[in-house]
Amino acid sequence: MPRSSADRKQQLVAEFRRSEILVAATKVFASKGFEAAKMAEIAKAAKLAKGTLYRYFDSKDAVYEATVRQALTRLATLTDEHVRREPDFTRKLTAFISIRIAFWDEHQQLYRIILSINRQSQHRKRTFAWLQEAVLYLKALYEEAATAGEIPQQDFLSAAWAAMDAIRGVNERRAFSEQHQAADDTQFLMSFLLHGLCAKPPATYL
Amino acid sequence: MPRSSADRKQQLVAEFRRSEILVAATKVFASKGFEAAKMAEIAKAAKLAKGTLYRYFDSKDAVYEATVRQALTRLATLTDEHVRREPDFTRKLTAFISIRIAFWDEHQQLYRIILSINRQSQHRKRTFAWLQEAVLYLKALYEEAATAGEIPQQDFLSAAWAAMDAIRGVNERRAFSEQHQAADDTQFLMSFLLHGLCAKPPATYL
Amino acid sequence: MPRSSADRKQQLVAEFRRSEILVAATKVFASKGFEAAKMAEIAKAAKLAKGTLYRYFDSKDAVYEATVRQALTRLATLTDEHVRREPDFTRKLTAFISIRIAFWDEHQQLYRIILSINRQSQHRKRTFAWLQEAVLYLKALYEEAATAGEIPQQDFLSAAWAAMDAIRGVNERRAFSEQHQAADDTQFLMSFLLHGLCAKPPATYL
Amino acid sequence: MPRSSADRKQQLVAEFRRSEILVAATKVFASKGFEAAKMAEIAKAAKLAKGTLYRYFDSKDAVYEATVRQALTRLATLTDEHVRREPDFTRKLTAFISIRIAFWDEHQQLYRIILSINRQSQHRKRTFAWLQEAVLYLKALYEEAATAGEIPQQDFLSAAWAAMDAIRGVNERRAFSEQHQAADDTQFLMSFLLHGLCAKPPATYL
DNA sequence: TATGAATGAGTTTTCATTCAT
DNA sequence: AATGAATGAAAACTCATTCAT
Repeated sequence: MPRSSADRKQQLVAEFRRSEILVAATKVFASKGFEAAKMAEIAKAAKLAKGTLYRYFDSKDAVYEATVRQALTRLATLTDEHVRREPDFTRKLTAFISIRIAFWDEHQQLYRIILSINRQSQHRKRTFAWLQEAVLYLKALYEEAATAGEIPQQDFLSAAWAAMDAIRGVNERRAFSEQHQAADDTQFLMSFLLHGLCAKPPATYL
Repeated sequence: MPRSSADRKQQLVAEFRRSEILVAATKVFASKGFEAAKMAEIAKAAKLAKGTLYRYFDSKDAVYEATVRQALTRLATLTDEHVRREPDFTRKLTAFISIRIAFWDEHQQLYRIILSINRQSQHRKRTFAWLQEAVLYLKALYEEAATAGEIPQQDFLSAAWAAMDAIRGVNERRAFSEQHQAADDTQFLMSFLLHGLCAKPPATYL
Repeated sequence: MPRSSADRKQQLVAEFRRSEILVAATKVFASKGFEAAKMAEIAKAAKLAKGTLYRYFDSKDAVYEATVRQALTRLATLTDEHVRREPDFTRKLTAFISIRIAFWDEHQQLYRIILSINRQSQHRKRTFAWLQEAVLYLKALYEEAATAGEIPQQDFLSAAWAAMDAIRGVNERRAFSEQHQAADDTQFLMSFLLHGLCAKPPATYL
Repeated sequence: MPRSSADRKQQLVAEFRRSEILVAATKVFASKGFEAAKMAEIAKAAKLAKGTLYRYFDSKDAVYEATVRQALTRLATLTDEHVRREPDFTRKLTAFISIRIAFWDEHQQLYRIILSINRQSQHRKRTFAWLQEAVLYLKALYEEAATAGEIPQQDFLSAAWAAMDAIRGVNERRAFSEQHQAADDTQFLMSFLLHGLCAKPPATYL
């Protein structure tokens, strides 16, 4: 059926345009932030006219949302693929950390976008929700480990948030300065998340 | 000399005006964020005319910068006062954490401002520098503790950043949702920073 | 000649498309007005693509003009059919009025379009010309009646305009509120146009 | 009190600016219609910057509303002043008609504005309400005359609308062509409204 | 001939900043 | 020094029209 075939082709082209726009938007949002990013600039980066953007997205906000969601979806998929492969908790946690550091190393721009937690309350809630997905994933990892007796029972939600905070911090500093190396950072975080400052070994472990 | 005396008086009045503006700006920036905060509103809150603001600050950005700096200075001072009093590392760290969590409860507005400082790429470097002050303070605390044999030698800079990240995360969640309690959060963070997940006590401590 | 035959067929198809577009345009212009009516919507209503519209009309304005002309032509034809049937002036005038009031009830959309023709200064002259056709028709009616001795000689052009104004007013109010009834309105206008405020038939007519 | 005096001066200046803007807006709305009138053009006509307009009016719509209301208020006042002076119904009606024709003769631009009944339904209702004020005034005139026995009882509301319609028509034609003279028009309308097509004064008036 | 994706000029409105008083 | 009226650049979004397929 030529009709259906033409339709599918159209759809693919549209899909492609959308993703092209997202690529352009990622660059612009990343280097300017949401407010300072102008639709005109995104259009120019995508080599399209301003109006064309609005054929594919309803508003600037919709472009932003799609951009971030795309980044997070990719990261979540990648994380799961790697974590799933590892046999025990320590290795899984290492994978979780290192993939999230390596990812942002290669996609710094995407990361910069997600960092902008702080614009408007509407965006804050959205960002919080987005981060929460990763936190819950990590929490599940912890619980699994606890069940397996690898770590003691504790407040895993708080622990997961703290881990995410620390990873976020590392990534921020990697994004905005040029100091650390991925390997070192992963190793440090692993050790830190597992044992903290080791002030004194807690009684239960003696 | 009457001249010099008048000048000093002028200066004091100017200083006073500046701080009054900052009080007003704090309220407005905290509740609206940078972009949504209007100079007109800050002026109104300071009971001044819009134009008068520009006699004391060069631009909206300058007002913002001064507002954040003031908030950070107060927090730093307060932190130091409390930490200094404590006798040993564990207590000092607890003080550091709890003061930074409690500060939020009492100075929500200031805290919201501090949280919002990574808004735009132009501000990010500034933000990094500001946060670094606190990190270095904490690192010094760690080194002191190591010297005193309270904790083992390690990468204290990274550890300090990780601690700051975790504290920031807790405060963010406190600021933008209404979930945790200060006491619990402090206790959790203390334990987490000191011992992590306690996967297995590291060999060196056995 | 097959050529000529094909050409004629082409022309008929084109004619048909034009009238289909006009049907759609009438609906859209009537319910939205000129500015708010979008070419895309007209196209959709005509089950055509936007671009196709431009094969049959040069511009949005051309579509509008054709739409109005069509409406007026239909009304003029209808009026003439009914007026022609009546034997004397009073009945002819009644027919003129009632058909123009009834027309609204049956062709609300067309009528709304006719009402909306003074939209912009660019259109005003056109509007004036369009209305004038009906006025001249009515004036002819008056002159005929005068020749037949049914009404006294007077400024029939002004009188025809005044009648048209009153009819237009009634229809406007019918179109944009829901107050009057066709029968009442026709009767009132007849009486008013014939005798003015002295509602009783003047002595000379008794 | 210098304060109060300065304030009043400010207020007068503001009042003056508003009216200057209205003068400019009247010109632009009149020659272009609502949609085609651009805020930029109104600003230019008022010799102000675009933004300044928004100090005095909230929106384009607000400017439009104020412009029309001003025109109608002036006309209503003027009408009442003249009508009030006249001793009997015929003279009052003549005054009503002639003032409304003369007014638009001198303020054609204002008139053109009010004619644009037909833009959007929101404007239509407003326009209807505006016109209704004059209609009710005229209706009261009729009722007074009926009470005084000058004209017979009848549907005065419809009659008032019809009169307004006819006056509007005359004014429209005066505004958009150059045919009639005020004196003639007034006289014709008087006669037409009183006696309709039976140009001779009806018996009851002999 | 028909399509509908692409275009970009054009519009209202906001607000940091300036400057005459 | 203080004021606040005036400014105008800037930005998101719309839609009539064009044109490659």
